[in-house]
Amino acid sequence: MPTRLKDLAKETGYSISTISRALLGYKDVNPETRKKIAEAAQKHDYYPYQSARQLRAGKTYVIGFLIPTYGLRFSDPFFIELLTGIGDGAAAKNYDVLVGTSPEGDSELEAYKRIVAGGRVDGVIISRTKGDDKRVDYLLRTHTPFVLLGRVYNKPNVPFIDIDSKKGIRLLTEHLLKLGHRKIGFITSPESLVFSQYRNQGYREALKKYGIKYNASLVKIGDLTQESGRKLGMELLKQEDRPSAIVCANDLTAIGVYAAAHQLGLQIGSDISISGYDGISLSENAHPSLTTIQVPIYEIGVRLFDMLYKLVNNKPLENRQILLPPQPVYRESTGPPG
Amino acid sequence: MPTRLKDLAKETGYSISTISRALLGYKDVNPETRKKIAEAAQKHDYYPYQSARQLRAGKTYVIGFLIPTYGLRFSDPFFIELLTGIGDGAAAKNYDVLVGTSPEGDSELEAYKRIVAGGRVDGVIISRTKGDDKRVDYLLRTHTPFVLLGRVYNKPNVPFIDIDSKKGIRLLTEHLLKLGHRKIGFITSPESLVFSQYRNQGYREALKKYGIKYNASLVKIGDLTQESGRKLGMELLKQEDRPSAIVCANDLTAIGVYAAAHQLGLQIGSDISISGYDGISLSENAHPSLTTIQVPIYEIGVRLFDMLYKLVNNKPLENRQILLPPQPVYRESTGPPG
DNA sequence: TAATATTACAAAAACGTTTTCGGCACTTGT
DNA sequence: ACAAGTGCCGAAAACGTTTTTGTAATATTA
Repeated sequence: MPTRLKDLAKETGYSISTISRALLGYKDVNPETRKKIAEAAQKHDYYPYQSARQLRAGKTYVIGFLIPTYGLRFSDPFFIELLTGIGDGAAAKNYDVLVGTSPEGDSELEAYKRIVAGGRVDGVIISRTKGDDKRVDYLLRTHTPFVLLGRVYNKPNVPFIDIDSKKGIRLLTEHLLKLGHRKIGFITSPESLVFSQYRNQGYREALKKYGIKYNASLVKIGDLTQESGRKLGMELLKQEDRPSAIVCANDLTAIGVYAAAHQLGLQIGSDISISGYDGISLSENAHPSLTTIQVPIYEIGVRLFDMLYKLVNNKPLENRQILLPPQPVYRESTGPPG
Repeated sequence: MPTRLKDLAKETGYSISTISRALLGYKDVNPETRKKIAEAAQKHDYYPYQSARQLRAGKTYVIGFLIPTYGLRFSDPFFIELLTGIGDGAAAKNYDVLVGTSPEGDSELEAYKRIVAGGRVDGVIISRTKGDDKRVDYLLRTHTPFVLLGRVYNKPNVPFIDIDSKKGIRLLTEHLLKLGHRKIGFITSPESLVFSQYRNQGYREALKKYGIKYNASLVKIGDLTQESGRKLGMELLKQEDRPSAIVCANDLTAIGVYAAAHQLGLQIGSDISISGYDGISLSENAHPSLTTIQVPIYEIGVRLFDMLYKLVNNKPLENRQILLPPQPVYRESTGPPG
């Protein structure tokens, strides 16, 4: 039903190849002819049929992005902001974004295989990187272009964007220490994630700097969801001799801890100080507003696509590895111990 | 580099067509042959090349979903939950989801045209429907399968899922009226959106039932973002003789009003009652927890895909139009006027 | 004027898959 | 023993685009 080159050929009297070359801007076509063809294409709302274009070119003009999900009610706004950035970057270059959702685990690699080996995408963007990430191994092995949001171990040359989250968590923890906190809880993320390692280090470094011994009972491993923040926050706050501050691995976890604090009747910012990480727009409008690391999520999305675009099209990529400095934002959720 | 039928043919000694038919389960292939071929395919990690498959079949096995965005910091968790549902539904049927982001406006239709006329997708899911939605006109005209989240006017037969939001807002407003509120503000959404009309009606009906005159100065039109909720909430609450309750068009707006209330030192649930709409997970963990309409977003996403799947594959669709009853959840953010 | 260059178009091949068709080699039935 | 049927496989066409190559007709040059 939609217009194809064949139809335009019939309409204008030119051959299919001339139509195609006219529309693609080849030089050896009469300006008048080009004009007529352009008008016909306009009139009939012609858009090239992608499957054919892809088959011929060996390219899809599509990039893949798999959102890691935890359970059904998954809804980290982080990924919508990121996706918006990626999508806008892609749209500017006439690329599309194929989005998959996959629970982290064994099936995750399978999802990548399906879209990569099936030739559905020209490259992929990977987030929530693991230390020895199977996905990265696979993509390297199959020579598939990719960029990471986050780093991996022992792969010195892979392109990535990351925030220096060791420093980020260190700054937040030091901020709390400076305020006078000495018992600081930490709700971190699964050890398999690379950024967990960095964030854990940041936490330890800050404590060490202030001569405070690491206390395992103050550290909980969550899964970055609000629910996990609430649950683990509750565990920390119910301990006798509870911490006066809690550092969280992301904003969503922090909001979960808010709920726990409220439930226990604790005043956030005085009875209990809480910090997040990511700077989703929620952090700004939460009450009290959340101290966090402001990550330029949308911009990172745009830049991730731009890097991938260059890789896919063999353009030179000046900065293969980008480590952004953390931008702490100190707000109402952190204050001196009450 | 990836394995193709040609490679398997070379490896096994069979022809390309036999390989293909063996893998697709055609009956006229020797069981032993089939086994050998299956093993070779397994061994080489064969996945059919989509572009070729699509070209031959005239189908893409991809559906499109365009996320409407407002500005850069767009991050309504609603759409991630919805997308997760759609994505999981699609994955179960081996479909992929092409996601675009588009600011609402003229370019929005263009984005749809590009993916539809370009044959990038077999069908699309549309949200944030407008009364006379240009996108719907276009899809009808081009005979493209689609399903709506929301309704449109004067198109009696289009498939949709919607919540009865007239009733939803009416229930919430009546709840507030029953609690004793008489001055109830309303932050609604742009008039062009169909659900705005229904929600406005629900608000008016409830007032009428209680004999209260509609007061235009209590009604503001927002854009469903947190920021807009904060700004308009502030306007409403700064009026002399301010409302004692505010009904919001969605949860995000309500959270924005939270921020305004806090800024003015008002106690939510007593000084000012606030209700939302959608039931994103945030509403549960907000403090105080938010009275809202619990929309089963994830499940709706799954069902939307299932409907579209049937349309795309010409399977019978028993329920073309699904209007779900609203599920109010009364929580701490609403209480008697203080 | 004849040889050569330029312009403007068409023909055809290719991408990898699916599916229809035809046919060979057997087996079965009379 | 011959016709008809069955099992198994390969050949070939088709999907719509892009791109290389070919080739007339015209323009330019010696």
